[in-house]
Amino acid sequence: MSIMETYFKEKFPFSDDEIQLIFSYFKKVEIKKGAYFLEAGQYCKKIAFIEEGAVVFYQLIDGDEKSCGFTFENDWITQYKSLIQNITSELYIKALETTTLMEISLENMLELIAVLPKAIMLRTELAEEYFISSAQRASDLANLEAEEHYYKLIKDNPNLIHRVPQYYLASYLGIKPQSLSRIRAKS
Amino acid sequence: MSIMETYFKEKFPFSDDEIQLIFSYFKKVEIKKGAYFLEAGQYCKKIAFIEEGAVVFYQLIDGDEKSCGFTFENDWITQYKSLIQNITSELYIKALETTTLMEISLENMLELIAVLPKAIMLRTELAEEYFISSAQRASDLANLEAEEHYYKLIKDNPNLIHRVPQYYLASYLGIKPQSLSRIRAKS
DNA sequence: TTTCCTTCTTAACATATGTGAACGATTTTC
DNA sequence: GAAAATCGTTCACATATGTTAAGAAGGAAA
Repeated sequence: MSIMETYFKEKFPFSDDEIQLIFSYFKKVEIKKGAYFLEAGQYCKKIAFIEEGAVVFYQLIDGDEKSCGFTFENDWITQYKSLIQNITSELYIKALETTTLMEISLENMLELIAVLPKAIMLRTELAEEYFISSAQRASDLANLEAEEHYYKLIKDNPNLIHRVPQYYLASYLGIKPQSLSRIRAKS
Repeated sequence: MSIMETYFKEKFPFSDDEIQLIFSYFKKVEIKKGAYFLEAGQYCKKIAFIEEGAVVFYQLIDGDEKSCGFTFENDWITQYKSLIQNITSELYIKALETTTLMEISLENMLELIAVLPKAIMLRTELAEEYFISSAQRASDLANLEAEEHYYKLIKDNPNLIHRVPQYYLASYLGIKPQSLSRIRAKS
């Protein structure tokens, strides 16, 4: 059983036949470390499930890469704002490791939902997950000091320590890499 | 024509009959300045459109009211996370002014969608609006200095200057009221 | 291995924000 | 209207983060 299949059976109440139908709309894609799932300026017209690997979301501001999120295996990626508003993305989505994806185009997703209305769950799941995590990040950025924020972050997602460069972590926390180094040096 | 009616006709492709049907599921509610639309610990089971007035979303942290958003007339309010996950809210939603709402219970919303499937647009609209605004807030908190953030905020929504107490604005910006005073004193 | 390049760390100093307290100004309550 | 409470401002000092620069550590490529 594939990784995505296991995920689906745990998460959603689809029958085996429905899962097979759903899977027929996806295709497997591999992106090498450092390659892009999406680049700024492009229209995002796809959604993908990470079977293996990790990606970073970032924005290019004054020449610096400012991260706004990370996603690892067993989770979804897309640039939701670009996808739903049909506008160009301001974000890059880049592979931090060689990453295996199950990808579906927006077009195919809509077709799938037309054939199997229950599949709208996937889209809803995605929207809600994105909303809740970004609301949490905003709250943490406003209410926690960088140090608390850092320890909360790596406690909630230990992957971040070893699988994400520190300069991305720093920008995600809203601080400079030197400041993150200083925080880490304390302990 | 009511305020909500004008909003609907501009925003959504519903017919007059559909709008009448939709409106029959809403009821008009007034909350006085300082009263709550929702309090922390409660389950949020409703969605409302503000016809007139203003509300603040805030969290109580160490005795301080930390704002995470403001909504004015012609916009929607709900505690989306509590609503969709059926958990108690961590947020208070309080009227900053005497506020007139058009309210619909979640139950009625689901019934409405069952009767008029197109009405799912309302829910999607809400989710997307919340997601995009909270992603933008997180980005601004991480990437802007307090001063830039403040001027961007009041430029994007001039209502905030005169209709929101400064201590809420300050906590929304992730700073203390004294720091906001200092920033304002510069100009 | 050696070299090169990127990332991480450290340091000194500059700047921004936090803290605690006091004072007026405004609003609310009686 | 008077008293009380709330809110906004200012100040001096403490702390956190930014800036600039240099060097160490680590990984990638020859």
